[in-house]
Amino acid sequence: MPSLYPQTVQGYHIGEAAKRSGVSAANIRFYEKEKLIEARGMGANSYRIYSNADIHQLRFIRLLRSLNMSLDEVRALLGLDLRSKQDCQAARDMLDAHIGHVRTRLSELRKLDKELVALRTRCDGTGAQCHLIEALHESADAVAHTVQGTTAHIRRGRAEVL
Amino acid sequence: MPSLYPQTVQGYHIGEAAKRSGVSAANIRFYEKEKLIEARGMGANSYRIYSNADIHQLRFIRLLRSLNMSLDEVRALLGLDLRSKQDCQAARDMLDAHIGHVRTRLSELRKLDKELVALRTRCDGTGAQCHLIEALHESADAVAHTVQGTTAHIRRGRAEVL
DNA sequence: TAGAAACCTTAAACCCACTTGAAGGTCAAG
DNA sequence: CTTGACCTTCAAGTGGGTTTAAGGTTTCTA
Repeated sequence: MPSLYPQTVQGYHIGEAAKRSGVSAANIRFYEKEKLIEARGMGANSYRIYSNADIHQLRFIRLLRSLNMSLDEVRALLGLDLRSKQDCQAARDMLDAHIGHVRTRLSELRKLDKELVALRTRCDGTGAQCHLIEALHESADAVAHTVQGTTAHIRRGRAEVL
Repeated sequence: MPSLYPQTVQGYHIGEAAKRSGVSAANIRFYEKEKLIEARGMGANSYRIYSNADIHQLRFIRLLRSLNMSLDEVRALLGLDLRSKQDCQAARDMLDAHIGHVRTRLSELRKLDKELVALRTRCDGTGAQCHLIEALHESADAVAHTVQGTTAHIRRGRAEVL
């Protein structure tokens, strides 16, 4: 039998915490470095120990991340007190802002889908010749005349990207 | 007068190429490192020189990126010959796959929007007390019982993310 | 002709939210 | 006493760039 198990006073080692929270062990260590979670490290060996409250906090973080919130947003929400009226307002504001981001990205993607479909009809396989690549090159030149400057809207992988 | 200008035989320096293509100079160098574009570097100084064809290629890349294609997809499309029937089929397949990615991401985001809105109604400011943060914590526990394992669907910033 | 402004060069660090790998420590079972 | 399943730290890699540092070249102007 494992020494640290479910209802023990002690708590859980990182592997068990990972299973229970759905956050990988490596990721839990990463969150620790990012000050989103703390663990009591026991003296003899330096294994991390997590309580049920810690597991809850990890699940909470995981939920917010699955809602596409950034670690900064998560950090902010973790710091809020649910008994404070001010903090509650702050949480609402964050949620509203976040819904805004999601909707912005949604409309961008809908536009993108239209463009791709339009491109696709240029070559539906019925004609003897395929003009798809040609069409792409034409579009490149057409766009070049109307668009100028920034490529910022193209970016992925940043905090505001969904 | 600048020595390298529009209709010169020589071509354009990187700054002019950046203006004409809409791809920043730093980004052009990055694409060169990624083997998406080449430049003739002249002997005396080692300034890069770009032809009109190069500008076109940069605009083409920019178009594909604005369609949310990864650099790997761009690389593949750049290698295609528009006179080849096989290559044309390949281009169509890529486009279809890409439309699939976009639609997957769209439905994910639509689901996300619903969840966020549901959460938001828990605290619309009419009641005397705010239960939003509370609701978030409840959700964390509720989700924990039904979900197990992977967090892969959460990820952002990778190639398949839109 | 000198010097400042406006270009260009390379190399390396930074962004986000992780994941992966190397190299080694700890622990219980057979 | 070894096996293997855990745990530890630290470092580097991912994508698609942007930013910064430190310097070279060229053109404009006084």
